[in-house]
Amino acid sequence: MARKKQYNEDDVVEKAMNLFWKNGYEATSMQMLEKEMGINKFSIYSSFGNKHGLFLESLKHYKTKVSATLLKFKNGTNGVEDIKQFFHDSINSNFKVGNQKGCLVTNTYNEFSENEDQLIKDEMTSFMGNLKALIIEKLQMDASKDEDTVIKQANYLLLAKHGLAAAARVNTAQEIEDYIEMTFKNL
Amino acid sequence: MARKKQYNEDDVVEKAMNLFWKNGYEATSMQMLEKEMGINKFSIYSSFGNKHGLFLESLKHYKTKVSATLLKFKNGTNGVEDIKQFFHDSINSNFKVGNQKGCLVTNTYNEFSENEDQLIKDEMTSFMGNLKALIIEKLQMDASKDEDTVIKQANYLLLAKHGLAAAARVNTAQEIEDYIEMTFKNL
DNA sequence: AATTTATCTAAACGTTCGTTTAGTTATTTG
DNA sequence: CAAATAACTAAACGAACGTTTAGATAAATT
Repeated sequence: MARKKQYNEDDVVEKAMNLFWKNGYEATSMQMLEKEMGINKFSIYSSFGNKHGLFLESLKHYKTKVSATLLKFKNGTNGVEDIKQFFHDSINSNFKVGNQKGCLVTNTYNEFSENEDQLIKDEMTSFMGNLKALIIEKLQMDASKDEDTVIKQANYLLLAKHGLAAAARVNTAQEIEDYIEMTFKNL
Repeated sequence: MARKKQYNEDDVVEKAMNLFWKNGYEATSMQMLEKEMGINKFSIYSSFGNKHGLFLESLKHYKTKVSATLLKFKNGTNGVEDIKQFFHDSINSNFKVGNQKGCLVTNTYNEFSENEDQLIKDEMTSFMGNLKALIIEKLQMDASKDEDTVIKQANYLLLAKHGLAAAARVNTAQEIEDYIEMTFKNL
């Protein structure tokens, strides 16, 4: 046969993901990706088809990366406290990664909200929908909450997570902690 | 002499502003601006220098557009209620404009946060700083709040406004109203 | 060791971007 | 009415984008 790939696809996807995460889709050029991933354009195209394909693969990689946090959230039995903990975990895991900014899914959701790329929008909507369902599930653990309150609080928390993601791009860790604390004060 | 301009600069800046508002800076091309403003590229460049200059003029135009709302907020004497009202006013004036999305300043702040364009970043930071100062001023009207609480609540509200701006891009008016209501519940 | 073939490098592709320039049109002034 | 000149149209600019292709390289098989 012939020579083998000199790179591991999972490794270079991780690097691509970090770059997309930091800059967004449009602002990340193939040239930047080449440099960050440490492989040639040809290799990128032969492995992932095109820039769009690489981005989808990066999103998939991101989801497996946050799956542990999501699973912990799913398995929680403490209602609102689980949601709050989930917010903390999301922020912490993002800060741990390095210089990343906010939540890749939320960032992508914002960047593509005016875009005609239905494939990506659908994936983001589905991700957000799952999150909302989980939040509702946790809120419903408090039997004293009527259905209307649950829905309103779920929307509130989803939007708060939006704010949180935006905040993670410019605010300090302490400000973000304070923000989460305030957000859950009245639930 | 010679012929006069067949367009009013303020009129075309307003149209440019709306397009920037809807799509952001990068995603708005000169070709789109030509079409939306109804004048030729040459005219745009002779009036505003370049795309960057046109954007700065659009931001200036936006600020005069929201100055009434801001002044009303500034002159309020009802503390937290003024802030809440300001949030409502901001959203309503944005919805009134048409298909615009969120707050142009916040959108710009987000789009340029990773950018090296210090001029625009400084202008956004200054705008945000003024807003924060006003919020602090209103919060301090409640004498029972200590300094630490005021700062924390101000940060919380600024981030909430971030979330609000992001929300305005994808949520319904009712959801946004509910979000504001929830946001102020615990202040 | 020779042959095969997938992976590599690097240059070029067509498009679109923001910007500029040459040439035409129209209005104001003498 | 004619000359002057600013505003117009439209074409072209170089640079950067995502993508493709041609040719060199190197490892696995015979």
